[in-house]
Amino acid sequence: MLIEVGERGATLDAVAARAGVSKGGLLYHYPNKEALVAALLDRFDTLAQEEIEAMKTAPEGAGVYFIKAAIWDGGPLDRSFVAATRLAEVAHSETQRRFARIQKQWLEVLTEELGEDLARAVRYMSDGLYFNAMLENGGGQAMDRAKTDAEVESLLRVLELVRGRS
Amino acid sequence: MLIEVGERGATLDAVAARAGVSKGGLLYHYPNKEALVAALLDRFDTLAQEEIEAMKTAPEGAGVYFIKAAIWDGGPLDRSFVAATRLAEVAHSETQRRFARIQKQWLEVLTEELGEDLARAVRYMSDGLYFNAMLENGGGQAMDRAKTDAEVESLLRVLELVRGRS
DNA sequence: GTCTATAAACTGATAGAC
DNA sequence: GTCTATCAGTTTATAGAC
Repeated sequence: MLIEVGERGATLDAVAARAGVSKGGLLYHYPNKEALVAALLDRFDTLAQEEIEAMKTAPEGAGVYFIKAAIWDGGPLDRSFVAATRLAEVAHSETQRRFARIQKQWLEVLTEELGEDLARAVRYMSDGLYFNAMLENGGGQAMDRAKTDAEVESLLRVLELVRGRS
Repeated sequence: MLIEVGERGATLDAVAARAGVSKGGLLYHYPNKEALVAALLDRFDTLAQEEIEAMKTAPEGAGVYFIKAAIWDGGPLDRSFVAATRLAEVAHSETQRRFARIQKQWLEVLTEELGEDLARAVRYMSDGLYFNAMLENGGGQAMDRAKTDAEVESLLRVLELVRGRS
């Protein structure tokens, strides 16, 4: 709901209807809206930690893996990421803290492989991919996959170019 | 208000109080909330067009200019950009359309100078800078300037490296 | 031109039936 | 465990006084 209609549209009424329960039923499982948000953030955190492990052991290297992973494919981490973004934007401070921590961890793994400058460049490119997915993806449906793939290939070529030089 | 408290917090009441008028007074100047949003989008559009002209004539080149401009300095364009982002995130479709158009124009100017691959990389890095400013800047105050400057220098080094190679 | 007062609709949350 | 009914607080917008 956060992805499709934004923070404002993700009311208890709307969430309950989408989940196929009544508002009272929803509030039985989550005593208040903040508890629902907390569950979302925990889920995001778990998925992000799994991603960090996957980066570390990726055969193609953390940098290439990270950029490829930043494609919007409607997967659980992508969805959690964008949903959490919607909360961070309304100045939800707990969400902002968690985001900062995860971003820092990602940067650390990238720095080990690529050095500080390139690691930062890669993380910003990845953030840029998410940023654009966020903007274009109000509807929630997957973006034009061929187009996004081409853009990622484009970024990977730049990455290879720099690695060959640094 | 959009930057500091998000779309949800930017109520007519809050905007009126900040502007130093009553709600009735605000609604005299802007007949409804949508008109207020439209004025913001027009302002963003105007500033973005000015930026495109500045990019084209920048002595250091469009790419370097663009990355430097993406630092959050609390300037009018930065503020308009982030404010508009807040609207795009709640699935405000008109905002999304305008964003897409401006992003496309920026990419075209960059492509003329840098070629498709690098232009895309630069625009994504810039988007990433905004994305992070957005997340960390809930409070609205300027970010740690020294830190951001160092990050931009980092990105510029990568850009120079690739340009030397391609 | 700006204000107060108020209407109409919506949101999060509680109470209690089944 | 899920539902309906309802409350108190907001939010956008209108009406009319000054």
